Amino acid sequence: MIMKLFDSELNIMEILWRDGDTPAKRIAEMTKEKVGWSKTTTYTIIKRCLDKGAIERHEPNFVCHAVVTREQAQEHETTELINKMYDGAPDRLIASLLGQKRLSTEEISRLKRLIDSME
Amino acid sequence: MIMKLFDSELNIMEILWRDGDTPAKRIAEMTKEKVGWSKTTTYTIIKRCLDKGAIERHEPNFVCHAVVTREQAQEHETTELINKMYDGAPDRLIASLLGQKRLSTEEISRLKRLIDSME
DNA sequence: TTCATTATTCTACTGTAGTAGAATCATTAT
DNA sequence: ATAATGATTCTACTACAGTAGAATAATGAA
Repeated sequence: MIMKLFDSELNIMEILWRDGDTPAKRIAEMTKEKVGWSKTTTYTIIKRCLDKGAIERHEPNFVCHAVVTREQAQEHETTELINKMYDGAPDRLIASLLGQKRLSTEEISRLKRLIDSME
Repeated sequence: MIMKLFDSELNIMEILWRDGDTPAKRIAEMTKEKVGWSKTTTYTIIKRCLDKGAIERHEPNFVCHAVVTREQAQEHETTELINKMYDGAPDRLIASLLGQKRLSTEEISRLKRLIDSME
């Protein structure tokens, strides 16, 4: 499922990814609280997500279900970054991350464990 | 130097990063060739890069010099991705990259050695 | 010097992501 | 049934990235 999710749409998707299927009404409450959206803004963005197939609508109660997974969206955005800034080479991105001392020693330890667990 | 470079601006920056200081005229030739830009488009985008301080103009010949380095731009974009898609945790991005089998086993081995040698 | 050509700037259109008011539809209380 | 309240859709504005034509300035040829 290849599709770009805009920043506004990610506000909706984040809720679905974190909390699972959620009625539109509830989403509107949450976005009002968290990003200050008018409820009509929320419904507009939900509609756009529906139109592009990123979410599905289930009745009753206009329950929204994420079709695109968080992992798919992450992968898409990451691929975009790699193509745009790292000449399409994922290992350059990783080298850059490691080289820039962006990671705390704890993060490095976690990563070390992760890599050791791979084969 | 924190600043967002738009896609159009990256066309200019890429040339400066790759070829070093370059006259505007030459940049216009290159962007016409590579992305089909009218020369006025090139000058417009160069001006925007100048205005935001991403490049400097040197005389004679309107030579453009990159102020923002490729590494800075990479870091900025990468930070944006991490905040937007990985909850601000760089190690999650790395884990995702590793999990997606984007890397060959040799690359993983090299990475393993790199990480072991860190910290 | 004047003309022609090329370099540079000014100005403005276009498309679209972000946002939300107004209108409409559905539900509930009286 | 009707009014009132809340849910959903329709429609449209705004800001700005992307793009380039027209206007102007600089340079070189005659």
